[in-house]
Amino acid sequence: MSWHHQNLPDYPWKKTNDPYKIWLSEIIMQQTRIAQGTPYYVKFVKKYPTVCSLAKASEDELMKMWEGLGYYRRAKHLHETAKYICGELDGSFPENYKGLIKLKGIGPYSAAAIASFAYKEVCAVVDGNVNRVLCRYFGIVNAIDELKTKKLIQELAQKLIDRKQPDSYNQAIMDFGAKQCSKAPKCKQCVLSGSCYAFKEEKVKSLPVKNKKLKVRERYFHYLDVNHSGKHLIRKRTSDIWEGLFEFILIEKNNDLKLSKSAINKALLENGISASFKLKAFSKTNIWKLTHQKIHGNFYKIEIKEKIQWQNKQAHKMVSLKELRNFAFPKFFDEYLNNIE
DNA sequence: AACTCGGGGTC
DNA sequence: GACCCAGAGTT
Repeated sequence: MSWHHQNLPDYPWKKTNDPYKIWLSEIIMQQTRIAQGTPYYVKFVKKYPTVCSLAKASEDELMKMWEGLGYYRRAKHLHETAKYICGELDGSFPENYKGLIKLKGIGPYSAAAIASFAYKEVCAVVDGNVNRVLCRYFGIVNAIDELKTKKLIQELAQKLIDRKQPDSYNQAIMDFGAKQCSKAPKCKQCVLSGSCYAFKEEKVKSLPVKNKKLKVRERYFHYLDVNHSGKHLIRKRTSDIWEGLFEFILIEKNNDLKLSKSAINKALLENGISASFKLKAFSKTNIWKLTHQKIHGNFYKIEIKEKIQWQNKQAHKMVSLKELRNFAFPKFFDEYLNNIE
């Protein structure tokens, strides 16, 4: 904490005791670097200064605000919780860990963070930073993604927390992990190196330990950019990755082979469109990498001249190029959308 | 316990 | 390319 006192960060959400803003910042920052999330926090607080203003936002508007930040389910849960707090709790957040953790999108870390920062409850946070610091300093060599180890670390953190200043302690250890005991730690100038297990045993680089290695799924997306009288056909994703975002008609296959005319026709029919079309352009495959998936993207520009006979239009919208950017799209679409003529 | 959910920075 | 980031929900 004395180290921290000399290295005080200047995050915008530290200037408030408003549980709403603290909550908002914690959700935005989950699995997100401070530098990436901060502009979103600033934007959100400005647009939605209270939990009820957030609750009243439309889902599409909220997703547009969240666009590009990733893990879009966070936005969905954020909205659900805002509506619950505004509608059922009269706009007030639960004032302790037990109450907070029951809310959608708030897990052990976020509940401890909000409880300590907003209400000074003695709840130790354990995030990626804390894991790193404690595993190195105390020589925890067990894998941190195992339940047993998680419990051990949580209990250890709870023993270490300063009971009079839980908020300052939590902030200090996270910032210590981020700036001092980082992936490339600055052990030569560290106030704790004298008693640090990893430093003494030269295991700084190998701690903490993780078991799981994720496998990357390869997927092949074929998108139909259907044009009719200057408008583009879009629809909202309702499951899978990018849930809640918009896209074109999607045909997923197990290869990059160009779709046949009959395959395109079939896809149009499945989307409720009965009309003749022309394939105006076809883009070469581009790759988009997610943590757990590798997306091969193919775009087909489809021109329909005649009036579209809709069998079923409930999920689809026809929007002009200018309107297109009012909807939230996966980052993956940026290159294509920016190059539409 | 295993799996799923993004986008981007760092090494 | 591998790993990780102010993790959480679902199966």
